[in-house]
Amino acid sequence: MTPDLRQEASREDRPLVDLLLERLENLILEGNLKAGNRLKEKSLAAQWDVSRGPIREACRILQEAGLVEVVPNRGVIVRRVNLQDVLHEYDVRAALWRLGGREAARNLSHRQMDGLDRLIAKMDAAIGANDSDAYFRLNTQFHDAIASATGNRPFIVLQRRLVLQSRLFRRQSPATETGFPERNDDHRLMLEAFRKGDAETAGALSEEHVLRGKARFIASLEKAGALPANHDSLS
Amino acid sequence: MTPDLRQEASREDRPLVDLLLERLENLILEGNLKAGNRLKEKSLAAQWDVSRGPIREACRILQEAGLVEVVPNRGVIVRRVNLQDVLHEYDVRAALWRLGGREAARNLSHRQMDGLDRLIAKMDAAIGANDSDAYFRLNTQFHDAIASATGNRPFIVLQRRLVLQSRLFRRQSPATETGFPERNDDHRLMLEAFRKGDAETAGALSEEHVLRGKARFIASLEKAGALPANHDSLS
DNA sequence: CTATCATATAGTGCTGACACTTTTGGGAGG
DNA sequence: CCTCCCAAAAGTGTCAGCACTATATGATAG
Repeated sequence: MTPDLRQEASREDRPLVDLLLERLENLILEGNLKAGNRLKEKSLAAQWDVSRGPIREACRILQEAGLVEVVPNRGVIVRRVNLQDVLHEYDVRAALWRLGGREAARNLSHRQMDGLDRLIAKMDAAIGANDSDAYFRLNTQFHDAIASATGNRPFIVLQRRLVLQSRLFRRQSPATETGFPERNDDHRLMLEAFRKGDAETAGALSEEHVLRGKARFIASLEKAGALPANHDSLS
Repeated sequence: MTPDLRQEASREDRPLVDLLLERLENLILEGNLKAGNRLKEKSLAAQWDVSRGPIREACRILQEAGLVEVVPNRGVIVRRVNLQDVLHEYDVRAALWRLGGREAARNLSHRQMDGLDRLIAKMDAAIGANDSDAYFRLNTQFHDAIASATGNRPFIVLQRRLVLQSRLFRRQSPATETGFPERNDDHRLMLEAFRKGDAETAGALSEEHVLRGKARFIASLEKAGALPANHDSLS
């Protein structure tokens, strides 16, 4: 990491908390800090040559964002997620994306839809090249584009937060990502509904898209033998 | 307010940040601090006889919770909400409550449904007595009970946050609360669906319940003449 | 009387220090 | 060898203070 954080802050005229927040998010989402690990204020402060105040503030933001848990007198630990919550979170995302898909269908311009088309093509290419990192980036772009097309800011903000949490979950699960071709087929169907201006169908397809992700996740866990026996009570 | 906050904290063995968070939330949601007002760390610290550190941490939590905005070098102000966001937030709540109603229908015990029945009766009484405060409390209990019956923690957490925001919105709008009898009729229909175990209907009714709230809100704004032609900004 | 600018005041950003709590590490007793 | 206990080390909770930025005040020029 860049050595002098304070210089960077004053150069970009950005509060220290912002930069710290970014770094901490990265540490967590890149997996450098794993579930249950402590974020030790003192050593982080020493490492980055800042005081503990701003670090504590950044941690409070992460706390409310659901990426860490704060235990009084024991400090901040990377949130440990349980399976039930992950599955439930899929349901929440599905419910929200029904709204997202529906509203996007009403607002997407032709130009924007062409952009989505191109993204789908690029995802095909990424699948062909077996480049899951590229697929992942494009997938994020695709969904971000749809989200911002809704024009519904509360939805967009919520969506962003949930994406961060789902990245945290993925880090913690032995599940492997699968079904890329099917996922892109979903995208094609969604785009088709957008083109027709069929808002209800677009919403339904978006919801199903998330729920199929959930199903793949469960299947992947079963394959990895990581699923507790009574999982049917979880859905 | 109670004079010594630090004593209270050590007596209850609770971090100062928690208590400060509560107080600040109250100041904002009770309307003692209005939209755009600054939360001045220094005077709050003096008033409560604590240092600024914990106050800053509490503000970061409020920031991520969407109750305040933090402007670098200018401090923390109570979030000023615009009409568009409020209306969009209704849509988000509606989408989530479709899930909430559906899952609650699958999980509510008969005992819990009887509890809901009693709450509906009490709300009738409150309406008869024209006691809107009591109605509010009961209404909150009703929805909280359904939410927690879903067993979906991510939903419950999200729901709590959205309720806080909606309280903030209400503070800022000239809209008056109306339609209590109709609202309780909605509750009755929802309970009926719960009793039948008809999850899809329960979900649909819950969603509609929120959307009717949105419609009443808009109607109330029109009546107050507070609705800009282009749905511009509220306050 | 208004506009502008210098100056004083108030407020935030960040830091280093101290008190208290938890964890660590090692030694005595079994 | 294991367990228990206690001191040292590490870590968190809170505070007061300094540097810098923004706001308010008031004086001066037009």
